[in-house]
Amino acid sequence: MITKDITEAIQQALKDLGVRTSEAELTHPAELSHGDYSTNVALIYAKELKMKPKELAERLLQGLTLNLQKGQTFVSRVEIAGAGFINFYLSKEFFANAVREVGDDFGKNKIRAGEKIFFEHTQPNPFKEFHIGHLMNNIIGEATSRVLEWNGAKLMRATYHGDVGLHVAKSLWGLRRMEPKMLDISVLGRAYAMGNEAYEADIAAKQDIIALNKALYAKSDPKLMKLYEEGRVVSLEHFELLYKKLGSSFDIHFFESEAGEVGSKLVREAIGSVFEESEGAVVYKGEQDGLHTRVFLNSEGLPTYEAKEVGLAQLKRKKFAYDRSITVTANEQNDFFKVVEKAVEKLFPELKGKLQHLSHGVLKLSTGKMSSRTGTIISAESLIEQVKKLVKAKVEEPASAQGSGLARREMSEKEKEELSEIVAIGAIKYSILRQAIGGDTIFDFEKSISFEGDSGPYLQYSYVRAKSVLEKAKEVLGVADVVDVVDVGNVLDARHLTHIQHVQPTTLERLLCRFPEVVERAGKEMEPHYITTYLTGLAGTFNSWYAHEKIVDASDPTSPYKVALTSAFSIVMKNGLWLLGIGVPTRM
RNA sequence: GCGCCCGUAGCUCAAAGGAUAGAGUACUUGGCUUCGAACCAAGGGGUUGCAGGUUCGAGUCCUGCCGGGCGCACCA
Repeated sequence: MITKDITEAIQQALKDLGVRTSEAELTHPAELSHGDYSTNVALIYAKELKMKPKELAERLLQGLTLNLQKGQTFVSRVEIAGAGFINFYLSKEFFANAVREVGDDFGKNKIRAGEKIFFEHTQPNPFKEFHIGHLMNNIIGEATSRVLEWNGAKLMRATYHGDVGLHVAKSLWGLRRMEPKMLDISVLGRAYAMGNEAYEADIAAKQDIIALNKALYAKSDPKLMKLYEEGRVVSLEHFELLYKKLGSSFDIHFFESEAGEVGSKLVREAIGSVFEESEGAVVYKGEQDGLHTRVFLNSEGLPTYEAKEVGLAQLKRKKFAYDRSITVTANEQNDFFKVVEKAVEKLFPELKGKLQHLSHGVLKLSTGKMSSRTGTIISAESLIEQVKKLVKAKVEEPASAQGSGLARREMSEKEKEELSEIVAIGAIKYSILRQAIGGDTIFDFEKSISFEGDSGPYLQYSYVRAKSVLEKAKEVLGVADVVDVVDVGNVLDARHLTHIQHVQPTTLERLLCRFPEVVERAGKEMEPHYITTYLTGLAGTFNSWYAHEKIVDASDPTSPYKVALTSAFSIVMKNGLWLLGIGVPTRM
């Protein structure tokens, strides 16, 4: 490992100068012109050795150069810069070897090998709309879980559906009023809106709905249960279609109905130990942990979301002996989860330290907060459709309006349709995954969905372009399979060594090598946006390089190497986009 | 009121205590007879909310203030 070699060389050099604790930090400088690796040890240890940082750096440099030569590493140059940083530049040979390593599994690591994770995300409620908040959760959840898997973890993916509760009673109340001939997702949405409105405005209706809710939990009314089952199935089928469209799948589906039953029992049994009765309800006093009190069973004796979460914890631990259980939700539930996790840990002490709440920001419209009350709620499906329409218009632009209409003009209507969906979903996913998950995403229909620059389509386009170049290379260079035949090492061996020495490694190679580290960091911090940021920088580098280099050229002896670089780029881009859950088109 | 989170370019966001705080967008220009122009190149744009402190070094850590978001008993 190159980092190990360099770090050890630094540590040895420090030791030789009499430094006792030789911790050596080796990082990539933010600025690529400052080299491939950098260490700040001269700044850190200057005080201890009573030297100026630059003076220490000079002394270290001498030792370092010797140590590195001994180890036959691929460092071409070591320099002192700035306040006393020591910068390392890797050689052409190093990159040539590294690029050869790029394959389908490039980016995977074993940091979390053996770790079993229960990973829950996407908690939509049957009878209600799958709105853009659920969409955001699903996109973040899917990307994060893929990243964790590439870090070696074994995952059990779960979704959790709120199939009982007041919201369902509201919908059923609405359905009884509407008496629709046929149930579909839009009817359910309207029924909920009707019930919700009545609940707020009409006291008699409110009481009806509360009674319905109770009957629902008790399963006491066969006719009601029939309507309920029908609506539940319609909702769940709709969710499945969306999951398929979004490319996310689950190993297990949990339901609040089952979690509620299990949770009620557990909470009731623990009254007096973990929970206590208060004002007719059963609560957990969070004040003992510096938190606040929450209701687990309401005064009707029904389980609240809290008790359901207790039941869910039980269902999960029975299902899978996990090392860690991660639940992804929006950050408005942060304090809720703090209290519930404490209560769950008291009930099941062996879960202590294993429960983790991963929270993200909310999806906001530029016009204001999404709200079902003001009617500004937007379903995931309608958002996808709206963006898809914009993409389709772009796809159907006449060739003359664009520099490259040819590939797309030849597309059938079906291909255009499929392409529009891949690009639209990619654009939406990108706009959410481009930033740290904790922050809110501002969604502006007019501006936010841009297909240029910092966007999903930019990455997809770069990939398609690279693939197109590779196709050309097959024809012109007479290569059957570019990836197999173009052997970077052989190409380099065939050239004069003096020539190699004059060729500087390009930014493209330097960035390509960093992909595995990026995946590792994204996994450690559970932040997929590191991958997004990296891919965007990489695509920019590739596009710029592309604009300045003729890649496929039979008369150019370095052409195969450039083709190999292009191939490596396309693989990294494909792998990175897969981790984000963004599809790659073949043409666009 | 209490708790948690957040204030970075006009806008949307990056930045592992490090070097000249970076991208995209918008604006102004230039570039398709060429491997795909959903692209590339160039330019201006900043007291990182304010005030102290810690550190060789602070957008990042600590304290106080200002501004915003979320949560705080029978919704999920």
